[in-house]
Amino acid sequence: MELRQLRYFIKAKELLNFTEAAAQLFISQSTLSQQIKQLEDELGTPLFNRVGKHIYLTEAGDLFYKYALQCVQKANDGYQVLKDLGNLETGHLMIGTTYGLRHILSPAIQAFHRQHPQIVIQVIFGTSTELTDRLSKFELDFVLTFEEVTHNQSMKYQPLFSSELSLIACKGSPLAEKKTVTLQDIQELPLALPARGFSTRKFVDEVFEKHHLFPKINLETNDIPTLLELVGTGYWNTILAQTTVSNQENLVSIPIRSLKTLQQAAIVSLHDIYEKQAVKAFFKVLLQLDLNKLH
Amino acid sequence: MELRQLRYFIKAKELLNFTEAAAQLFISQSTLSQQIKQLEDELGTPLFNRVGKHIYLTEAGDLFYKYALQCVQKANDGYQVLKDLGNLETGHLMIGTTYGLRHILSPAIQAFHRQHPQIVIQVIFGTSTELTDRLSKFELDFVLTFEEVTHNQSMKYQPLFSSELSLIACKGSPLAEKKTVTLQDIQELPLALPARGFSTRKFVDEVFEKHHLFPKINLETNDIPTLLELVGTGYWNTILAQTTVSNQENLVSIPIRSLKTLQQAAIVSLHDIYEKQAVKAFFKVLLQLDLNKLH
DNA sequence: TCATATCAATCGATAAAACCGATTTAAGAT
DNA sequence: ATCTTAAATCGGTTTTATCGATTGATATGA
Repeated sequence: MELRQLRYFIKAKELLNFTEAAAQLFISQSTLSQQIKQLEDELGTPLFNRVGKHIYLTEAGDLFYKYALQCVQKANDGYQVLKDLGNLETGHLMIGTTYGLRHILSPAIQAFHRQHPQIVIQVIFGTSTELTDRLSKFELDFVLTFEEVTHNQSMKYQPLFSSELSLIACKGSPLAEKKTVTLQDIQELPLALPARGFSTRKFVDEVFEKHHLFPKINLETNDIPTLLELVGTGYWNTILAQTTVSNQENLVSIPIRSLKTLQQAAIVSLHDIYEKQAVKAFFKVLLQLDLNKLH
Repeated sequence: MELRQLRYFIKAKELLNFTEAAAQLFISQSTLSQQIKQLEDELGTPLFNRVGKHIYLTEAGDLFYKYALQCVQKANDGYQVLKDLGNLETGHLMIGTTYGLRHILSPAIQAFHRQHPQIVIQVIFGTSTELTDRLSKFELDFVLTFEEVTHNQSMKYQPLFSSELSLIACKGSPLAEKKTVTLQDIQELPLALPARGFSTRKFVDEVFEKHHLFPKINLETNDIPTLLELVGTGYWNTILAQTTVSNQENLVSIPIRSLKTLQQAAIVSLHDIYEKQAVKAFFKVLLQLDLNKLH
């Protein structure tokens, strides 16, 4: 068993397609096939079932994946520790964020970049579900999101600010003057909501469910700027954390009178893995900014 | 970076001698030297300092060791999971135990062997310090010992029985008739105690320390049977958990009147690693036996 | 139903690299 | 100063990871 083989296996498992996996690994399909076979021989059990042109994981493969991933990750951690040790600061940050938190991420990136100009930063926007998935595949360093109701044991949550869910309306609309709205009011409005997978959406669904209300959801999208543009037309309304639209000139947020609509924003990262210097430094910047209540 | 290189590094780190490490790895010294060098090149930093004929770890090497070890362990765990899956039961158990717990281990081994005759069992006697050290190097599956005062985060403690520290004397000796003794009484006696590293010894030292007493420790050894033999001569006395001598014909244990001399026996194992079927089964047998109060 | 496209396995050849034995180098030990 | 010991280096050998081409199997669709 070698790390090379584990890396091959992981990619093959994730794509369930040897040809494509081989391409992404920059090796030939033949090589991948042979190496997987060799690994299977050593383990004494097939990791994939081959039915016709398709492959899928065996139970063994499913069990083994977890360990393969962790094994490779430990090796990466070890590598990272030594890179950090030299204080090279030639790092790379992969940040996942939901749209609702860009207003705090953006200044954090600016401040961080001023301190560590050599570090390359990649920002991935997505739903909390997507992002936490990628986090647990070690594809992201950390994720900014409104906290999931379901806390995961293997994840670390550092709270940032909390924000009320609000109804978002266009400034010209008749609603714009109201101080607050009720869930019943909202039920009557044409809504454009973030797609399933967004933590905010999950939250909204649960709130309505609990009050036995059935809102008119005309439209859903996974692109929040689009959503805001739609609301800007004056026809639709949406529901988002108040902070999401804090710097949108043409929109207003109207508090919702309801039991609990307070959402907690947090930094989500993994326990039990090495936290590189760059990540630590970024957290510091983020928490600092948060204290200064930039939102 | 490959698992092979990490395995080589681990062995070299543990022996701090390339020639010997190479021998134990069944490769030539030349190969080991080259592979370590290659690893160092990839990591961009030396793992060993070479001063003359000796090598010692660099700071980088020291940091890296932890990850290398965990990486290899994850691979082993993955391997083990699949072996267990086939329910082959052709396993191997490495058990560490202190002498004081052999009376419960021994029947457990017998019972376990009856159920799983194919499984090879190795038992290592040692001090709690030695054993927990080896446990964290993944050299043992679990350890039986009287619980350390210092609980380690990465370890799991499953309590077994508890036992009073007692003064152990020879049956013929004048003390043998006494119902209890005080710490002051003991202070006057010639003592032969388990060496430092034994949890019992640590415990004893602390008890005397707390009462500002200075016992006459004439002799210490890391071999408990020897200790018992010495006590059997009638000259020396020792202090051990009462259960340690429960099946010694010629010795008696006399309770000590003191605040807290209750020691907790426990199974110590590691968190966060795969617990193989054989280990689970052995735990079951042990805890079952313990319930039946065999001690 | 038959041709076609697609994907994994297999084969033979090649390049890479892991490995070994012998030698060199450097440092303790005598 | 000489001997011993341990790591590094060198040249050659073996192993194996890899590739391209081909085969075999099976979905797709004409």
